Amino acid sequence: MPRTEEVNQQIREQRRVRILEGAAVIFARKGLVATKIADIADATDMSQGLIYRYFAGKDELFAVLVEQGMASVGDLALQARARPGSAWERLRWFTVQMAPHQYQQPAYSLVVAHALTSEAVPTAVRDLTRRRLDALREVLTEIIVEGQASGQVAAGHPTQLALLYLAALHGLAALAAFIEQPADGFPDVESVLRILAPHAGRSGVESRGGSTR
Amino acid sequence: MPRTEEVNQQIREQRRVRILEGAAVIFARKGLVATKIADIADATDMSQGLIYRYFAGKDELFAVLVEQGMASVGDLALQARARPGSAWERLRWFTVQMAPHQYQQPAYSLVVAHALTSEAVPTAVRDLTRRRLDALREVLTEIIVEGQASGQVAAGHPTQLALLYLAALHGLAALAAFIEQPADGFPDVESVLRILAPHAGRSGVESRGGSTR
Amino acid sequence: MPRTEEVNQQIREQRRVRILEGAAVIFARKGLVATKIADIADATDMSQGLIYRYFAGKDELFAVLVEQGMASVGDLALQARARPGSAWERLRWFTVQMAPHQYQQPAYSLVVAHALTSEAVPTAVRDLTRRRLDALREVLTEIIVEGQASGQVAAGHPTQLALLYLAALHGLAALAAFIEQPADGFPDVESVLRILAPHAGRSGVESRGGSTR
Amino acid sequence: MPRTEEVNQQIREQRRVRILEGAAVIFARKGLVATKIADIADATDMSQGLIYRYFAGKDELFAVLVEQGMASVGDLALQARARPGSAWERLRWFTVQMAPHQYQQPAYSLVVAHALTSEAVPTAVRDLTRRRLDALREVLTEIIVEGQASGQVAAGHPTQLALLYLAALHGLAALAAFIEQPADGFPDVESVLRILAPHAGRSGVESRGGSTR
DNA sequence: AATGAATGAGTCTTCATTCAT
DNA sequence: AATGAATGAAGACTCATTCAT
Repeated sequence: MPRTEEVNQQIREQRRVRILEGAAVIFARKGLVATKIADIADATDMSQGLIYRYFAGKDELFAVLVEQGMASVGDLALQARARPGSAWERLRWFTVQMAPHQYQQPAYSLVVAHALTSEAVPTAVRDLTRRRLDALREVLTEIIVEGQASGQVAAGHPTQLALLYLAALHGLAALAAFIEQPADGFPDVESVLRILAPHAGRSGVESRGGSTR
Repeated sequence: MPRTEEVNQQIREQRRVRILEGAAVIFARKGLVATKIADIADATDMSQGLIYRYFAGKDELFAVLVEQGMASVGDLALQARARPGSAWERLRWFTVQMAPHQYQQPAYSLVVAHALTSEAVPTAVRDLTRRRLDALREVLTEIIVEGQASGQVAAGHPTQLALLYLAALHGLAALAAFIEQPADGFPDVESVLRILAPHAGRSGVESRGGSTR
Repeated sequence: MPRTEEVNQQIREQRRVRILEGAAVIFARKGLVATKIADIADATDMSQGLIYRYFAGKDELFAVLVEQGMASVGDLALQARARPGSAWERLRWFTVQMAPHQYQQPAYSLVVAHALTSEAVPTAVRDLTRRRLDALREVLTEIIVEGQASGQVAAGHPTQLALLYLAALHGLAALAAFIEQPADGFPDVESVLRILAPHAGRSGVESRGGSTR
Repeated sequence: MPRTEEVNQQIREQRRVRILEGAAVIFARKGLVATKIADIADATDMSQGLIYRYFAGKDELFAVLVEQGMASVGDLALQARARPGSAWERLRWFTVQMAPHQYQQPAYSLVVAHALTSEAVPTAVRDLTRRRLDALREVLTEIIVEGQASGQVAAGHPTQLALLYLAALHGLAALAAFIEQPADGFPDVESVLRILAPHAGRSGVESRGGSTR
């Protein structure tokens, strides 16, 4: 019965994913320490013991989630940098990818933010995540610098701009998490992008969005 | 001879403040649940027991901090609305008051944010804080609407703008908390304000901040 | 393979009973406040944590014991009232049931007494228990009144008699608890019953316990 | 000013008594462990610290109360034994002294009872009190034996009778403590004495109460 | 593999006692 | 002498993790 073996593997994988998804939501809502293994067990309809067959413990489960979340955003940034098109187009593309993610599945972003900001998170996880964030910021900064050179992006410290931009994105995920459905919808991509837009009245404004526009 | 009543009152008030300040920092770093009373006792050089002579418990201490933080920002917003000057000037004034606050004493803002977003916070505190936030947003929205009427503020859903603006401010406090000193400094007030600025190339731009109004 | 549901139920029930029995003895000896959960854990050979899987806390555990104790005595009184036979026979029957109970398992009675008399007991528990005691006294008083009508029971305020009788029963449990084995044995049923017996030399004495009625 | 010295002594003595009286009531209501020094301080309108100028600590304060209570009852029993008159007269005299004491100032009796029965009380105090109780019982037993010889007291184990009698007295104090004012009053002295009275129909009844009667 | 009973270390909180004033 | 602020040692309770079945 080689089949059984295979099926088992599938079941295992599905369960692992289910745990991760359930845990992400709860970690996002409560943070690492306030989340109980029992919460996750309840959310995933498993016994507490079973979770330990898939993850070494609460901390590891959390670490995996953070790593996943960071990796997917990092990939996105790398893709944005590698894309063809103007710097502005690539920043818009990145924002377009990120915004709905922040709105519709804020859990992962919030878990990452939690890892970055909370001292309740094991130092190892926090440090690693911060290094990943530095790399991400670096990538975005590169695109921003490029955009500044061509006048598509506001002048000023590119690192500062990258920080402000990321801070706003994070803020949106936080909003999405606690306002179920804002009466007037969430800020749209253009609003977010304006953080990077050149000051009004400056030259180069017309070229924003590339020539395709 | 016992201490005079007056001296006792002074001592008590000083202690209370010291506890609040120490607790704010730790709550900001770890959140409500992960913060141990022992942490606060250590940070304030007191015994654990003493803290309970000033606050009924960890939750109450946290609630007081949240209430204080929310009240001070709310006051600021009310003052901004009542000020003379154009809508843009008043929004700038508010931002100028807030930004250093977010950068230099991010603890209170983070505690408020924690109260707003974490399910680990007692429901009563969370609900109250959300109502306070709604009020704050309402006040800002009013100024924004006024600014839109005179073309000083970007068009679009004013509530959305207010949200985005607040999200960015929150994001900055979060940044300040975990980046001790960014190599290139924090985003400045103008960068933050740009979130509210009209789209480049639009009319009315020139009058921004001006006295034309 | 997990245990079957049935086996789990059995285990849970056994544990519950063991906790109740162990706790009764210690509560009886020390009272609610002085009893430590650790004491109960030691007495029942369990970890402290396990007790909380069966009872919400020390107070609830105590309340359950009090309720059980009160219910069993109350049942006995109801049975005594409903029995056939003269009032005196029924009072003797009740006493015969109670005396060994007080001597051999004084714990439950003492816990009830503690609930009735100690302000260290949560008000809710105390009030409920007092209402139950009032009901019990009422039932006994009815039998006493009936006995007085037929001259089998001493004249006088029936409620007072009921109180004195119950007070003596309680006193016996207290004695039994702290005198392991009195050199000359415990007072017997007849001695206790004498509290209710008519004054010597009065008429009707001869018919006591008899079938003349 | 030798006068001052004297006045100070008076004040000290008054305060000591006030503490003892206040503490007796609270110990009676809550028991040793559940009574807080703060309770006693409140009840006596003193600061907590001051109580430690008069007593070494809670346990000592309790021990003094128990010793006082036991001594006064013991004295009474000794006086009863030494009195002229028949055994029955002396038992009545003792009961007459005790009953109002139990009803109107049940605190001391309850504190003694607590010391006798609760394991929460330091062993030294409990053991000493039990020895005192043994002595008391011995004295009463002597009178009972004498009464039995003359037919004034019920036959049977004199020690048992003494126990039952004391148990009832204790029960009355317990009642008095938690029933503020029973609708029909407390059992009177005669009812209590009946515990010791000969069985109805027996000879010697007529002589009860002595010839003076 | 799966369950959930069981453990015990960790935290909050209380309160007897001490101590500075 | 008197106060009440301060300490710190318990003790109730929670929950991550283990383990018997």
